[in-house]
Amino acid sequence: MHLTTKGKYAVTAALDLAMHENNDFISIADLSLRQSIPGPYLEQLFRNLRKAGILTSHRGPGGGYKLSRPSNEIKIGQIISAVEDRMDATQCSGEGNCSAGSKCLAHNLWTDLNNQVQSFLMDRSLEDVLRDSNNKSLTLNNNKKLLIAAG
Amino acid sequence: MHLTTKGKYAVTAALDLAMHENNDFISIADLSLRQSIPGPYLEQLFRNLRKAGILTSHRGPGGGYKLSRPSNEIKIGQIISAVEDRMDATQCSGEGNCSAGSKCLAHNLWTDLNNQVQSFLMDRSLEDVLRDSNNKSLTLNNNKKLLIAAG
DNA sequence: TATATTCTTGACAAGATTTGTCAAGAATAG
DNA sequence: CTATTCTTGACAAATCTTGTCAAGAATATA
Repeated sequence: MHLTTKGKYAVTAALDLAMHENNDFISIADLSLRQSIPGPYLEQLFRNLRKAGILTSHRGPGGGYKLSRPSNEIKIGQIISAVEDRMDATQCSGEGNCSAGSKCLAHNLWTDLNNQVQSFLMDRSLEDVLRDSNNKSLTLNNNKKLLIAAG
Repeated sequence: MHLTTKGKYAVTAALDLAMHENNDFISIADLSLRQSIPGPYLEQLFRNLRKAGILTSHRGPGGGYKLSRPSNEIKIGQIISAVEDRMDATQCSGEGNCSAGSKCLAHNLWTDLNNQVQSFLMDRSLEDVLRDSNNKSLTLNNNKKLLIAAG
């Protein structure tokens, strides 16, 4: 199970796009600057997100990327599986041949962990995370939450 | 968040030790053979498990390793954190300075994921996993479970 | 005591993966 | 026509994982 900066960058970038959902297209240069992600690296990640149907792009001046669906219809798990190829926790890719052709002692454990993590990531949309981020980051010292609309 | 074969080997080896809890000491050679783990590599992992107080060792003929506590008192999470040093999912090691000194948009998301995974791993003892492994691996075709004591 | 066994420690190396870069090209707005 | 921006393929450095090795220390047993 490998969740690397690749997946984290992709999610952060997608969250940025979700924050500016009303804007038309956002360039990699802007995103790179705002989120401190190396531009050419982001380029590479966005290839996968576009192939997965999560982003729409447009070339030329004023071009860039935007979400291809509303932010509440895009799950964190979809973004991660578009860029990470080693999220599976089992040694055998779920095939059950992890110990001399049959299941190793821990096979069910890793399978259960997989399901747990997948559920976690598939239960959360970009909108969910953004709302949560806003609320918690604005929690005051006295522990009263200051609720403000995202944006 | 990196769960590598290092952690998986360590858990598998510990499960083997738990299965033979009544035996005195088990050598790396035996473990390596039974679980198909490279001996010298296992050596390296067992250093960490011993330092973490999970294993007890004894040198000389008939020597080897055994669990330092009953298998129901050793959690999977303890084993993994003894050998894996990059299980944290946040970019900032939880410090909250992941984006120009303050929390990145996804900070809470990764923190929540961390907690989820940690709970999962800390809720399960070696004994739990072994019991589960026995039950499920003996599930028959007709979906009736054949319950047999571990051993 | 001698010997075989087994852990202990430190260091090293090959391979894979991640992370990041670059350049040439294609599309498009103004 | 020109500047902008994505698109694609390839490449390279850094890091990490995985695995190996050798010399040494402890210990059971004969």
